[in-house]
Amino acid sequence: MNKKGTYYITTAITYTSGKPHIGNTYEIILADAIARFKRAQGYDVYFQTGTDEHGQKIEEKAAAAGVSPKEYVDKVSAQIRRIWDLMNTSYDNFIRTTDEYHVKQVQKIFRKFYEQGDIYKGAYEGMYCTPCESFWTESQLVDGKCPDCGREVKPAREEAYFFKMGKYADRLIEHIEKHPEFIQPVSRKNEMMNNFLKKGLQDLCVSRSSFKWGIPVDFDQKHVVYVWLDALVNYITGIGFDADGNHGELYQKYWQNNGGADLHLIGKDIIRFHTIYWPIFLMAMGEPLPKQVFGHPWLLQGEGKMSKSKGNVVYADDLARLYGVDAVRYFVLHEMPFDNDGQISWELVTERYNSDLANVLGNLVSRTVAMSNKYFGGVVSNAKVCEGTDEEFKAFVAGAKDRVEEKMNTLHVADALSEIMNVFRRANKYIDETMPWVLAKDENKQGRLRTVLYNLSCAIVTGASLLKSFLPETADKIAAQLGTSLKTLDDCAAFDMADGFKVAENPAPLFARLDFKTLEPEIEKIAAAQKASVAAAAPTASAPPASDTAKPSEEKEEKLPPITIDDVAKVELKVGEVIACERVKKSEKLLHETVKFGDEVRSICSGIAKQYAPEDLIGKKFLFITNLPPRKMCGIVSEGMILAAEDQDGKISLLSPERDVESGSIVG
RNA sequence: CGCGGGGUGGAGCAGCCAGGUAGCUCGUCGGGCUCAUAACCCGAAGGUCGUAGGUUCGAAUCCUGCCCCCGCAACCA
Repeated sequence: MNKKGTYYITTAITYTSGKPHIGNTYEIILADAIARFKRAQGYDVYFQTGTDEHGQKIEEKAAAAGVSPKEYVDKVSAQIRRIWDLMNTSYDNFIRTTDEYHVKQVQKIFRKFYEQGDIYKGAYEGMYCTPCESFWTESQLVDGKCPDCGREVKPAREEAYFFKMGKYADRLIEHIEKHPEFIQPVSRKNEMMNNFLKKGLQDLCVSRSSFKWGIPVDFDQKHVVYVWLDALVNYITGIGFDADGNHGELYQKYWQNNGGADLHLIGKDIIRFHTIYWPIFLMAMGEPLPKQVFGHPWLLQGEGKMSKSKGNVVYADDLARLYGVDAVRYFVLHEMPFDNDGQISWELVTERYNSDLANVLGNLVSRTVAMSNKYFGGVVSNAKVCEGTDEEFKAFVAGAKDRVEEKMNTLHVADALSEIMNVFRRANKYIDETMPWVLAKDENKQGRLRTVLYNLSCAIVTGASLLKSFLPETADKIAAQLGTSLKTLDDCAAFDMADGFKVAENPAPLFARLDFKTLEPEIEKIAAAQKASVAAAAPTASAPPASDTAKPSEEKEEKLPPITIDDVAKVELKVGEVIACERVKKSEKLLHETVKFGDEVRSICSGIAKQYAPEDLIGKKFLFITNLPPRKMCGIVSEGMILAAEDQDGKISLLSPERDVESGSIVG
């Protein structure tokens, strides 16, 4: 293999707040395809991924689960890694931000920034609510009081460390303008420039003292390092960067001498951190900047928001169980557009699987192998009896390598995959053009028939070789069924290969066709399991709201399991009179009602603002559940739930007593 | 007026940045073929590119207003 140089690619490190869904998994698969392809091209590739494990959210999640933060992240990190491995991703390093080396380096980097004056100790000022231990800005306050608890707040300041972003802003702007390829896709570049850089960068608060689960500032133990500073530097600590300059070999090779990472592959939601803060941190360290940051789009669930309580979260391991690992890889790589969000649903995956993998690819291999067996006892040899139609076919197959490389060079991975599939489509057409079954009947055409089958095998092996970076297992299986080996990427540009190999006698289908109807029970089981896990985790036996009927057409309405009269008795229902009501600022959906239940007055929030105006409610009586635990929404405490019926079109109707009754009356 | 993305034949997408006869895959319909996983090959139908204006010889593409959808954000108890 001719070495073309080094190539360092990273994914974002995954936040260990829970099991990653298919949208998170997409990123590692995409990175893997790029990494494998670069290796095939002859680059010396280093591919890093990992997990981001600090922060308040994790501290809270761990507390809720009743384990220590470290126990919690150990579990989730391992789970993430298992999925990455299941997806057959070829990362070279899996870093965790709780790794000892990383922790030590973050502390050293922080100290270095402080010593050289980039980080200074300042104060975070705002309105402080002592019982809640929280700072609020003026705009967050509700009637001048704490939005959480409604108590008085007082101006306060808390010391914190800040990074002087402004100091490097001009240099960064210059860099971005000189390197148009730095931020991809380009639409993102304008967003960063217009919204942040040109408006003037604020100094960034890079420490926290309101929680403990983070990397302590070693010279001021009250503070932990801000998670983004902690997380971003993983790209260099993971390969042996040392703040004192005693870098490891990998760092010298893949960062210093390589001129930074070649590609940071990240979600479009975190572009700001990677194209503003991260380069500035590197400037402050005097290290080279990454060459490119690609903010890929998201893979969205077709039917509304993914949510476990709806049972429609798609996970890679569920998909892999139903379709196989390579089919999952194929779907996410093929379906994900370059700069728009993509869709995923069980129907779409099934359709893609059948039409591309089973029909075009699997069936092609199957019919080719079958003909070799049937006509020549499985032996494939080139009799060199060519006809005019071969030339265009051969040129098309041999040209695929360049077309694929061209797409991959601009990270158009989905288009590259399509080019490969076109090789297989073209091969199917070649069979129709040459009609081997007709040749077989003519004794004088045996040489031609041998040549046709050789050409077919050659095209398939070429396609499979190109496919190796995307669907590694499938590529190997195809080679095995044909009884030969894959070609190198360079060899794919020439239409030939050693002949005289023998195909498998009775190979299993690469991708057996699937019937969506037979998958449906499995999919329903997955949905049911998700709902059950949510119900099990819920603190109270709260009934799922009726709004779960999001998809009226096909899905039957779910029947809930029967309950006893005791269950009914657990729910406290009362008639309440709305004495005041207003829209919740900064929320499209919430109304905030003040409701009178006899002598008691409560604050209740309801997500009905899209269909009801405050004046529709004031002075009227409705039914409420009144023994739910209080819950904060948009910072407002809600002490109950209004009852409403929802029809298939999503229209809701609030429930009122049919005759006027006293507020506070018990319903039951 | 919190931030962002999007509306292209039945479905999922490309084309838009650098205006010039609307493209891909699936589905549908018709035909062909039988080596193959009811697969494969050929052909056809189907779109005034969300809407109203503007710029232009010419707009899916550039500009403006409006409508609708979605994601994020402290959100529907």
